[in-house]
Amino acid sequence: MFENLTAERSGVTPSLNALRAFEAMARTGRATLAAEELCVTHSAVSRQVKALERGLGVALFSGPKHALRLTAAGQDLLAGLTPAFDAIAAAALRARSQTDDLTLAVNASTSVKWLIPRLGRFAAARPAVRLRMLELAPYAYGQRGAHAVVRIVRPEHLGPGVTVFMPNAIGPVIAPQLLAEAGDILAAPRLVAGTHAHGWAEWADATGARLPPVQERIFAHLHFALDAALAGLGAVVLPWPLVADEVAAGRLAAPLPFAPREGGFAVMATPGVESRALVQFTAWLKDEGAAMAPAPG
Amino acid sequence: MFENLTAERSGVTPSLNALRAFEAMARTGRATLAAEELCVTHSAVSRQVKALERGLGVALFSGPKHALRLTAAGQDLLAGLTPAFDAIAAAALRARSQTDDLTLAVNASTSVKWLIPRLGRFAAARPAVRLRMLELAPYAYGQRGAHAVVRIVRPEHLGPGVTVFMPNAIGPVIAPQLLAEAGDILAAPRLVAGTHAHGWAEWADATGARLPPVQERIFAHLHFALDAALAGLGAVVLPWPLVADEVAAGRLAAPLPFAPREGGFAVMATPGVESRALVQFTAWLKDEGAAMAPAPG
DNA sequence: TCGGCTATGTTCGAAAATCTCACAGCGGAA
DNA sequence: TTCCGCTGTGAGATTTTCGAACATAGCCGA
Repeated sequence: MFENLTAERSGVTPSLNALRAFEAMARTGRATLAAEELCVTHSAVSRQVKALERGLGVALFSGPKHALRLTAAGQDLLAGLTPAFDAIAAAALRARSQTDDLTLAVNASTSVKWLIPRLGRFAAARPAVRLRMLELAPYAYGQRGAHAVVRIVRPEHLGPGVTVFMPNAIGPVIAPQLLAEAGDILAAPRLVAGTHAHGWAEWADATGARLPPVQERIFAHLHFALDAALAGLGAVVLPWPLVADEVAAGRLAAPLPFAPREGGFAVMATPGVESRALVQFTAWLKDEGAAMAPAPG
Repeated sequence: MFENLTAERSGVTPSLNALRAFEAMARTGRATLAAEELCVTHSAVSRQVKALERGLGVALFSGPKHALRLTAAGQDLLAGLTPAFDAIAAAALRARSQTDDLTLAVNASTSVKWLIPRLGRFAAARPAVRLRMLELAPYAYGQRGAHAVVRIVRPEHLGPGVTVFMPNAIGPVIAPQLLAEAGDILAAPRLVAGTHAHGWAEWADATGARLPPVQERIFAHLHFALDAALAGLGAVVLPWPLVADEVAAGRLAAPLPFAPREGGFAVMATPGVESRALVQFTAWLKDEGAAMAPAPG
């Protein structure tokens, strides 16, 4: 009928960690992605969510294991949790920001091939800022616990708090020696980055180029494909800022015009978080972006 | 200068449990109260908060140990965390509510001496509702994880979501045998409840009675003082609804008029939480309250 | 000035929550 | 059909967290 007078915590509010695991799994749609985000194994996420369902006495997911869907209760719970966890992360970040810390979530390719090589200049200009960088999941446009996200932003994600500091344009590059051998960059083997599988097609659509069938090689990331191109394995369509230095140094050739892309490289400030260091960093990014050579074509 | 590219979770967002411990300690102002609220020892709270300060690199409390004050960073963090944890608790409660669960936080005295004796009737009327009751801290007007709070509400806490189901009036009661011995209820030893230390003075102010000096005995709770009065240890000023049944049964005498108090016994719905069971319970409370005999005087 | 009182901080062993690893089960894709 | 990707589960290990007792510090009344 009714439980006795008790203040036992268990059963009143479920474990916060379990709620966070659920929130990540519900938001990403898969336990594996949630596990990656939380830096644990999928097993841990699965366990937490199961424990949460047991504690609440409500099913949160339904459907076959390979295509889970949120129940109505799960959707309602997710809607309540996401802004709350965002607020907690933002509050914690504000507290930490007292000390000129700046935490950025950066796309791995952008980071390795553009940002990190320039970070020494920022550190020299703003020695007080202690920068901390997190790897941003390729599909993610936000990262809890970071003051801002730095990535290529599509036009539909532009808005307040998003500062484009450098335009984007994509086009094919190739090692000069391989270009000489193949005669035509479009006749060389094509390297494809898994995170931008449609790079060649997009560039061809935009420029009207026709792509003869050639061998393709798949790489997980843009920067792997870039390194492969440097090594002479083939041609690859990449954002201009990531290859500009290599082209200027003669290690890559860009014989064909690049196609401008809407949006661009941008820094996306996390809502609810303010940081003097982020303002300084954004200004520095705009300076660096302005100093980039324009893309060919 | 800057840390390397890493997604390590630790250091990005502090432990949620530590944040919750801080939120409770900052809100209540004391580690001991926070520990009580979280059902842990003060030691655990202290360590969590210390760990949080270390992790954030910011002092959250300052001042002497016996009179801690929040720093500016602590105030900002608290302001961000409280609504977020409220939202999480509300969301979790909504999820649980799918199943006719109803969690109430009740003042211990009200619970023991009024609510619990009547709960059998509620259970008979609404057998589907699974009631869970938590002990509410005497000073608290809200409890995370509960659909509603049931307690005596002062007029300044009335408002939307607060339903007064029974008026309050306070006055002195005494065991009939002791009344016969002492001749005058005001001449008998006075029992005082620590949670309502000014009960006698308030009643005397309201009724114009004069209190001759007599022996006083202190009890921690209203219901302890009530039991003491039943045992013939003295007279005590108590809310009428808590003693009405004993007076009707002749186990206590109420020879002097009671003084009405503004506000009254009320159920305070937790914002953001809806529950069919709570609606039913509130209606039942109003019925029970209407059935109470009026206070003497 | 001296203990009593109250409340926080600390230490260390113990308990509990949580994670990882390994494997099973289940569908869809090749 | 077989492979592949994903989730779920059992057992063991690890990390986190807790509790109890003691140490410490400031207020207060004598």
